[in-house]
Amino acid sequence: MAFGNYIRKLREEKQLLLREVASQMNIDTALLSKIERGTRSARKEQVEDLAKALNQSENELIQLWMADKIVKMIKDESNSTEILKKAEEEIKNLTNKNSSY
Amino acid sequence: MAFGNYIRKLREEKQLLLREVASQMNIDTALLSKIERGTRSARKEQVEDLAKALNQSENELIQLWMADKIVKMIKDESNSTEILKKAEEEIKNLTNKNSSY
DNA sequence: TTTTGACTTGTCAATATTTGTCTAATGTAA
DNA sequence: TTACATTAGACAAATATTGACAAGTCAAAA
Repeated sequence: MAFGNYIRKLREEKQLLLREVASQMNIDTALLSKIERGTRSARKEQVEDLAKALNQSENELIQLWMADKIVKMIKDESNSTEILKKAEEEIKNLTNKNSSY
Repeated sequence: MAFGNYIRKLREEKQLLLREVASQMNIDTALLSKIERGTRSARKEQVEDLAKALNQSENELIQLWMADKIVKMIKDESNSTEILKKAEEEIKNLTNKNSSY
């Protein structure tokens, strides 16, 4: 599930208002609204703030947020899956190179 | 293989000089040097120019270039593989949603 | 050793993008 | 209507990206 939808769902489950969560994040309500709707992207610190405000695992949220950024980046490419495969290979390579330390 | 290393290898195999390829791309030699070394990122048009100059498949190069951007984005995260997996799932989701057209 | 040519690095201004807020609009329930 | 939650649009400010220039390194040739 896309990042924005996910945090909106969480917020609604907890019956919190945009205004309440936004206030905890020190941002404008309008901005949080856009983040939830996916028309604006959050910054990493904001994701961290969100994790606190929604009482979620920060790591998990960060992962979702980054995955979302990747999806937005490649979703319109003809061969998005191939791109991900190449990225995965490269990551594996890097990991091996560094595993000697 | 990282995008920069890859195009450098191609260029060297073809025995072309930075200055020659850069000229075809209408950019400064210094900029191409940085792109090859991965300290600057190319723009999409420049990748297209590169494909022409090096006589490579444009799609293939674009894919490598995007994969590279993804890698740079997540390589320092603790769970980069998990992020890619999430992105993949989301892409699959999107594909299914749109496959009704 | 000097010179030459290929490549690299650092810095800067110009440009482009992102970010956050404000205001106004929309929707909705009392 | 009123009150309140959310959304949309527009704008300035902050940040990031881009490309060029000048100066630097390095190795091989003269």
